[in-house]
Amino acid sequence: MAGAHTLSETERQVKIRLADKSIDFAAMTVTSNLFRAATAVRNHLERTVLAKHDLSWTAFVVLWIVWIWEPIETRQIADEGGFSKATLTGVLGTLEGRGLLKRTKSKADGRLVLVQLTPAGRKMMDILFPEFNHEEQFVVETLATESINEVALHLREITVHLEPK
Amino acid sequence: MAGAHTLSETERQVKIRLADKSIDFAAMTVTSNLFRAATAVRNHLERTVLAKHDLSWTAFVVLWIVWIWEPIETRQIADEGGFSKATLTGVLGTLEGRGLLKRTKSKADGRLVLVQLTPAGRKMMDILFPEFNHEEQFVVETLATESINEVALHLREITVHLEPK
DNA sequence: CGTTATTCATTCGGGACTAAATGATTACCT
DNA sequence: AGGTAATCATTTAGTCCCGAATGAATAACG
Repeated sequence: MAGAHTLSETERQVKIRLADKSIDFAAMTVTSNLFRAATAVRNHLERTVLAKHDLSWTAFVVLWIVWIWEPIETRQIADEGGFSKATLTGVLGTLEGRGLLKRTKSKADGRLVLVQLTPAGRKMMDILFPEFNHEEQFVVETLATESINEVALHLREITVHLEPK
Repeated sequence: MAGAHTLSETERQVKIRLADKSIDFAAMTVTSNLFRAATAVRNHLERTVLAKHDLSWTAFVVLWIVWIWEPIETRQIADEGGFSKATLTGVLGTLEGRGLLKRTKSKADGRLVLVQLTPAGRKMMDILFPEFNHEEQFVVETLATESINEVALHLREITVHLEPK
């Protein structure tokens, strides 16, 4: 997966191809490294932690959100996780079929569906999340402590800037 | 897409759920913000730039890599772009069908396929990439200049750490 | 109250992506 | 040279995900 060319090689080649145009290389480098890092981290976590529990990335995110906020409305899960409600319906079906969570109709509003973990789901997360967090630590272990918080804040700033609401 | 809860709300709730476990919140925050930012940036670029040229994200990445490095072997495109060769075969078919690039068998090694842009493909990228880079500038416009380079380097450090070739 | 508009979750159809299998070509080795 | 292993791109079968359409439930309003 690692690109065949280094950052500086790519930059040099881009400069050759774009000699007559004015390009913001810093901005370009941020976005390309953002996607490379996100892909690398996701692959790492999927392969080290999620695979042995037979969970897709989205399935894990759903479990995590429900674990933190249960009982929670389905529309909130989709919003929090950043995927569509259509996707969520399928994932919830799979996870409910595996007995990890359950759906309940809201009594206050019959259109809403509430989700909470089953005891089996909670048991799984009690084991799974510490493993997951341990790998998250591994991901950032080469960064200085203050850099870790800086990166998090800057990434959050980008997100907020693009999604004002 | 923006989560219904703020970062601090989530952190507080996680602390409640994990009171008895020791969790590295800094590492957790980096990864969650990494994915939120990557999704937000990708959505922004798809909707502002790629949609009007009727290009998927992957299709754009392929065009960009070919534009920079042409002529280039297909296996290098997949490696550079971070997706499988199977995915690439389909995308190349679509882009070749639209007349934006062309495949050629390598004369040096009959197993290899070389890819380069057509004049139409080059013309499209001459217009498309400056637009794309302009939106990349917008993405990072709220960050201080030195922060932009810092973030890029730290993200790259994470990637390199997880993919030591 | 009764009719209409809104707000839900779900279903449907399709696109994007992958791992594994396939077929073609080249490299290696004795 | 001949036979086997390695290395390609592509095909196949299947998973995951989304936008748009659908149907159910509630809210709004005269």
